[in-house]
Amino acid sequence: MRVKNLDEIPKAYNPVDVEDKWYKYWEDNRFFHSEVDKSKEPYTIVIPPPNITGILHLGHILNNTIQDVYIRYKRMKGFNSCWVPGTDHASIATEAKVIGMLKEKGIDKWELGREEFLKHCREWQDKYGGIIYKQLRKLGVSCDWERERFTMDDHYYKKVIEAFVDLYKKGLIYRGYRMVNWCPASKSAISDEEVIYKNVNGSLWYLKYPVKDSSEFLVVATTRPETMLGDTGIAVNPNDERFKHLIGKSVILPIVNREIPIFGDEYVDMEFGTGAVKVTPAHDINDYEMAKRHDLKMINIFNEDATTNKNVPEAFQNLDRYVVRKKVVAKFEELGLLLKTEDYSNKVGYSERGGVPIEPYVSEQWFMKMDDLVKPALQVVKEGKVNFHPAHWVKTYEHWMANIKDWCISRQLWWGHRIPVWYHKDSGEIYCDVIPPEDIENWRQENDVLDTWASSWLWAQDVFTTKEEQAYYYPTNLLVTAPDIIFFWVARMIIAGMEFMKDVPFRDVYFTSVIRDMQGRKMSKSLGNSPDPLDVIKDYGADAMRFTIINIAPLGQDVLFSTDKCELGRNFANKIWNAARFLLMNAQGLELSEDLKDKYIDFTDKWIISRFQNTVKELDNAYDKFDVTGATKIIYGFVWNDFCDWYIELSKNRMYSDNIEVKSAVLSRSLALFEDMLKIVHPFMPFITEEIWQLFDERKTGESISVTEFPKVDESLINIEAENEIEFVQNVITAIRNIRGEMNIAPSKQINVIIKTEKLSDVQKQYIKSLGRVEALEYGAEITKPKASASAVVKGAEIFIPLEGLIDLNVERQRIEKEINRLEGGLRGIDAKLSNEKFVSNAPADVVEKEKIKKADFESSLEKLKIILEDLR
RNA sequence: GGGUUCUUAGCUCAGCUGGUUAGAGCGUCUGCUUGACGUGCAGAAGGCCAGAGGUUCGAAUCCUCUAGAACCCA
Repeated sequence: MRVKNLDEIPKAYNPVDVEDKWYKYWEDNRFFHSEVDKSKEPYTIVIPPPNITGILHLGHILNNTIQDVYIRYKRMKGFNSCWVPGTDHASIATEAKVIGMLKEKGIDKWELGREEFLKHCREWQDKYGGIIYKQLRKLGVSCDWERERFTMDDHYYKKVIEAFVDLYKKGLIYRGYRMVNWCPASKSAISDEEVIYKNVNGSLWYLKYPVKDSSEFLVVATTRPETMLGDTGIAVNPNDERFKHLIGKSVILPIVNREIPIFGDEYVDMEFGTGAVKVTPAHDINDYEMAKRHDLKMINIFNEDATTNKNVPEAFQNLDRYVVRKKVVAKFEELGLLLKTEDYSNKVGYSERGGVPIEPYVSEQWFMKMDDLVKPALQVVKEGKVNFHPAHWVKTYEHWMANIKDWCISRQLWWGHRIPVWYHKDSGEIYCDVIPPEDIENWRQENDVLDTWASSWLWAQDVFTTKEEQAYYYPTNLLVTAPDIIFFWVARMIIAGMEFMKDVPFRDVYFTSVIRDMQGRKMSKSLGNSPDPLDVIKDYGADAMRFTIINIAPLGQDVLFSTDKCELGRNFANKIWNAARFLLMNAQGLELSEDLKDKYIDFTDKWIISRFQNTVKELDNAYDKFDVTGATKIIYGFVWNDFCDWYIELSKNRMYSDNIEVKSAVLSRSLALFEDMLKIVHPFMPFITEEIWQLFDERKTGESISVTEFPKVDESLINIEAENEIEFVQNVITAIRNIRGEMNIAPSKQINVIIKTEKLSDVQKQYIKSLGRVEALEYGAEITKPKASASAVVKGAEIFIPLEGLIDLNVERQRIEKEINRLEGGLRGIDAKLSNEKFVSNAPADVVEKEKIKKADFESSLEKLKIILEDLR
C-alpha cells in the first residue's frame, strides 16, 4: 500500500479547485440514490421544499447542512439513507412574480384568461424553479436527485385533490360567508398564519357624531376614520355612567347621513379612547362579532382591491382606502366635527406575501374544520411519538393546537390546486369528487385554488409515489426546519399524517436557529445585511461555511452571523489539509501496510487511539441528542488539539527516524487513524475529506469516502494508563514552556532541565526533550533543587531549570507566589467542605473521597512550592 | 394582555439530571522564518455566572420575585 505519488502539495487548501469535481463524481456514481431495499433499514428525510420563487439564503444553508450531516452520518452507519429534494409552487408568491412579469409586457392576467396564464406560470417555473437545485449542489448536499418532487407534479396534485374530496365527504370541509383576512394586493383571502403584525406609527382621530334630536355629540376615537362610511352602530359599555342615557338613541352618521343606533355591549373598554366605539361590522373582526350579537346591518364599502365601492357617497367612491382616509378627515374638519388628532402607535396586520395591510373582509370561502383533526396530532407530540428538538417547542405547539380556529383554505388565485368542486348551473347543487361530473357542460368549477400549505401538508407522505415506497420510507425519520413554520407546515403535516396515514410523518423534528446579523437584526433584502451564500462559498469554500454555521448555531437560539466568521471553518479546513500534507509528504515512496500499524507502538499511539475512541463515542452521543453544534466542537478539539498539536508533534521524532521500518510503521498507523478521522469529519466537510481520502491511496472509480463505514467505538482500545502517561508528559512540557515564556528564554535556546520524580521512562524523557527543547535532562527521586533555578510543581514531579545569570529572582518569586495563592484558594474551599460535618455525612462517599484526594494533591504541591519560595528569599 | 426563551470573559457561546480551581472560539498582550500549516506555533492576561431572596451539607445549575432583551400569539 502506498499513498498517491505527489510532486507538490499546495501549502494552503484551495476549495474551489476541488468542490465541483467531487460533486460531479458523486452524482455520476449515484452514491446518494436510494431504492427500496428491505434488507436495510431506511433513514429518510424530506426536504422542506423551498418555494420556486426563492433563491438560496443563509437559512437554507443551515437547514440543509444539518439534513446533509444526518443523511451522510446515517448512510455511513449502514442505513439506507434517502433524502428527497423538491420545491413547492407557492401560489401567491409565484402569481405575483408572473403578474409582474406580464405587466412589463403590457399583458393583463384577466384578459389573458386562466389557461393561458397558467402556461406562463409553468414557463416561469421551468425557467426559474430549478435555480435553487443548482445552488444546493454547491453546498454539497447528498440528496437523491433522482427523486426531485414538486407540489404540482401529476401524482402529487392528484393526492392533494383526493385529500380534499376525502375531507369534504367526511364533512370536515365546508363553504361559508365569513370574515377573513383579505390581501388587497393579491386580491385573495389568506390564513391567520399569513398575517404579520407590525407596529405602525399612526394617528387616533376623535370624530364627533351628532346625536339625533339632541344638541349633544357622541365622540368616537378611531385609527381608521375611512371605515366610518360603513358604520352601522355605536357601542358603549352599559356600565358607563357617561353614556347610560344615550343607549337606545341614535346618531346621524356625518357625510353619509345614515341614522345608526347607540347600544350597550360589555366588550367596550371604558378606558380606551372616549369610551364610545364606532362599529363597522363588515371591516373589523370585533365589530363583526358585536354586530352578530346586536343584529346590526353589514355594509361592505370596499372592492377586492380595497378601493371604495358604490356603498359610499358618490364623492368618495373608487378611491384607495388611504386616499379616502384623508378625504374623510378633511370633510370632518370642514364640518367642524373633528375634535382632535393624537399621535398613536398600534399594531397593524400585514399580508405576508402581498406586503400591504390586510383588510378584514366578508366573503365566501372554503374552510377546514380543525377541532377533531387536531386531536390525534396533539396526542402524538405529547406522547413523544414525534419529538421536538429543542423540546420547549412542544409548549408552543400545544398552545396553538388548543386554540386553533377553522382554516381558510381557499385562495382567489389560479396557480395551484383548483378546488374539485362544481356548481350546477341551474340548480346550484354542489358536486365534489376527484373526477369531474359527466355532464360537465352543465357545471361550473370552483375558481379558487387551495392554500399552498393545504398541498404541502402531504409532503412527507406523498413524495413517495408507490404503495411499496410509501410503506418502506414512511414515517420519515427527521424533519429539519425553521421554527417560524411550526404552525404553517409542521403541525399540519402531523395532522395530515395522522388523518390519512394513521401514523406520524416523522419521528424527530429539529428546529433550526434563526440567522441574524451581528447586531441581531433579521437578515433582509431591504437592510442589505444578507450575504449571498454562493459568494461566501466562493470566498471560503462550502466545507468552511457548513462547518462554521453549524459550529456557531446554538440549538434553540438565534445565531449571529457574519461572513468573516467563516474564517473558523476555513482555518480548520486548512489545518486538516496541512496535517494531511505533512503525512503525505513523509509517506512518499514508503511501503505501508496493515501489519505495520501495530509495530513500534508506544504510549503516545495508544493514547491517541484511546482519545479517538472517546471522541467517536461522544460524537455518536451528540448525534443522538441532536447536538450538531456540540459535534463540531468535539471534532474540532480532537483534530486540532489532540491530533495536530500533540500527536503529530510527538510523532516527529520517529517520523524523521533513519530506520525506514520505524518510519513506515508510524506512518501506516497515522494514516489509518487519519483516515478514520476524515470519516468523522466527512458529514460536516464532505469535499475536503473526499479530496484527502482519495490522495491516501490509489482509489478505484466508484469508491468514495461518502460510502465508507463510520468508525465504530472499540471499548478495548480505551486506555486509561496511556492517557495518564500522556497527561504527565503534557504537564511537564507545558510547565517548561511556561517558564520559558515568563523568563523570556528564546524558543531557539536549548536549556537544561532537572526533574525530581519517582520514575521517568526513556520514551517519556525523549518526548519531553524534543517538545520542551531540552538539551540535557537529568532526573531522579533524590534531586535537590539547584541554586538560581526556575521551578514548577506538577502532579508527580518537581521541575527545575537552572538559569544561572538569566534568572530574575523577583519574577520567579512572583510566579511561585501566584501559584501558591491559587492552590491555597482551592485548598480553602476543600477544607471548608471537609471540615463540615454535614457535608461528610450527607454527600455521597465518592464525592467525599474525591475531595480528600484533591486535598492531598494540593497540600503536597503547596508544601513543595513553599520550600522553593523559602529558597528564593 | 397571554405564551416561549434568553441574561456566564471585550465579543459570540458551552457548561446535561446540583459536587470543576467555571470552559471554548474570536479578540487582546508577549515571544517565534522550531524541516505540515503565520488560514500557523508557544505562552499569558481576562468572569461576584443580570440583581435579590429561598431550598440544600453544597447553587452558574433547582424554586420565587425584580430588572433588561428577543420571539410567537391575541
